Amino acid sequence: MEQVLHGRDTLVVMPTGAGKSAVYQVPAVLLPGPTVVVSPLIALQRDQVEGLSESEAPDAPTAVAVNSAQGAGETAEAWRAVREGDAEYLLLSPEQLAKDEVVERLARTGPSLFVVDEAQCVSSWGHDFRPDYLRLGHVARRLGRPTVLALTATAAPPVREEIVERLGMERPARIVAGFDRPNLRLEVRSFLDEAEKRRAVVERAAAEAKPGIVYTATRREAEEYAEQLAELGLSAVAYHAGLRSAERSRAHEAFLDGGLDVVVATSAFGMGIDKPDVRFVLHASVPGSPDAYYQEIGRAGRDGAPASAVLHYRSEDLGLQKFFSSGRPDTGTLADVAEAVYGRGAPLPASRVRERTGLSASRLTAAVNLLEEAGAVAVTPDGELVPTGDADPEEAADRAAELAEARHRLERSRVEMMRGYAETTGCRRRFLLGYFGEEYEPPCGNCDNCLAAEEERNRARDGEGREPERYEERGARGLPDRPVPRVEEGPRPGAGRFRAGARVRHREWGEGLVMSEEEDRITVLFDTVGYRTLSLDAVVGQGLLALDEEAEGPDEEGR
DNA sequence: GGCCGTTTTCGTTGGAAAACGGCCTGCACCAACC
Repeated sequence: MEQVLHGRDTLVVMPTGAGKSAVYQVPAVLLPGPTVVVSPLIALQRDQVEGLSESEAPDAPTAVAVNSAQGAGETAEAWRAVREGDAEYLLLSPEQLAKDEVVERLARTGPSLFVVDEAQCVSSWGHDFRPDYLRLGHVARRLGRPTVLALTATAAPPVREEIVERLGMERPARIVAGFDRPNLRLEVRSFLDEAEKRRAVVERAAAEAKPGIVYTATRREAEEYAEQLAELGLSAVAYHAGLRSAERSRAHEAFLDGGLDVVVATSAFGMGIDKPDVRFVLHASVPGSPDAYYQEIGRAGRDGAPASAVLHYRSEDLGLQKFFSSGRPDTGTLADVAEAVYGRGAPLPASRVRERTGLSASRLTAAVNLLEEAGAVAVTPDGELVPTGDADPEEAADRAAELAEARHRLERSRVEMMRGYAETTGCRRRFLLGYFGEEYEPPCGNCDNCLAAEEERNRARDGEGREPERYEERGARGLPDRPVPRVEEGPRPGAGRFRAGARVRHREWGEGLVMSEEEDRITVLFDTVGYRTLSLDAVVGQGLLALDEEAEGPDEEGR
């Protein structure tokens, strides 16, 4: 709040329920001019408008929204309220802000604060799904550069960097709260056979304390699991983007009101769900990144009471996530757009480029974003496209395609990090926290691997008289159902040399940032190839990495 | 990237094996229609 009040751009990473909204609400009242809040879902906008208007204080500021779901009369009234100072907050989607007339209207009201809620969407959706997210930095400039405040609950270091860069934040303050959720019990169960995995998911969902969420990779699976659970007598429904919106809100509300045991959902479910007593989050299939995984399991146990996060893992399931991460504009599309812009030589409205290339609005925006990043195309304040410099359109398209490729490599490496999480024999909490740039000293005492190790030690101490427990029985109790290899020996050579946060250099992969260090391996985020996990023995034995002593990360205020 | 169902291929003129094609998340917005 202090930073924002002083007019400093600020990035806030804090768990849901920690009071993120207050970070803009208090300064909003104290600063002159309205506050723009960019919110990804219309449903969220509704909740926020309601929440902001519920205040008991007599002169508490009110909130309005502008979106496609409300009528023309309501929208006109919202604009009037903002213009005449009756409303302090205006909530809208990035798509609204892609419209010239909306930005112009808003600029005339002289906003003092530009808030991007759920800011991780910039990185997770901006590149392909909702490209207007990448244009928010331009919007802020056109609004006269109000103070920019980005809010998110989950963002790994590269995501934070991307938010700062894409929103055009200047010398931002970074407030990063701790990521650890000690009451979440982390567990992974591995399977070779799909049918066996399905059985295990259903049994586990039935056995766990309710309510809970089961995440699936596809809509069809969501339907099938929901049906199976309902057959067992549980009140379970499916939730995915293929359902009618009335059905979705019914499921959503029933879950919040405590009327459902289980929601079986695709990744569509969850944003804006702030239910304290969710007791489990099961994954029937591996998600596409630790970012997505941590966000999804973070919906369990918000009341602080014990809750479980169980990943049902088959390495084959990673294939589907690789497919999901494979979409990107091809060189041909990029070349078409570049040629359309270069051929004209003068500013060209985006609508004309659409006519010439036959692309949809969002695909064109995605291509323009890449060409702009490649330094080949610029967008004028009026939203027209102009060539920059005198590059060859084909060259420009190649450069843009290379950027898309780099992005794709990063996404791929995130999928591989999920493999790393599922297959690690070390502390899972340390793995996840390391991914988010937080050091953690195991054992955590609340993940399957740490618990198994502890049990092993207890058995050794208690003497040899007892019959060793069979691994199947351990599986039934939620412990790893296969032996956990463990090497008890002194610290490895090189241990402690590559601390999280250190800059390193690899012969082939170039510069990178050490994200985490485990007993026998380190994970590095390379600038060009994304995440890589390296064996510490190989790193030391073959001198794979050089420490870059001078480089330092951005200063962050942690807590 | 992998799965699944269907078609093609080879030539042991039945049926196995290979090849092929379709499938697979996420939202806002807007125009057209009832």
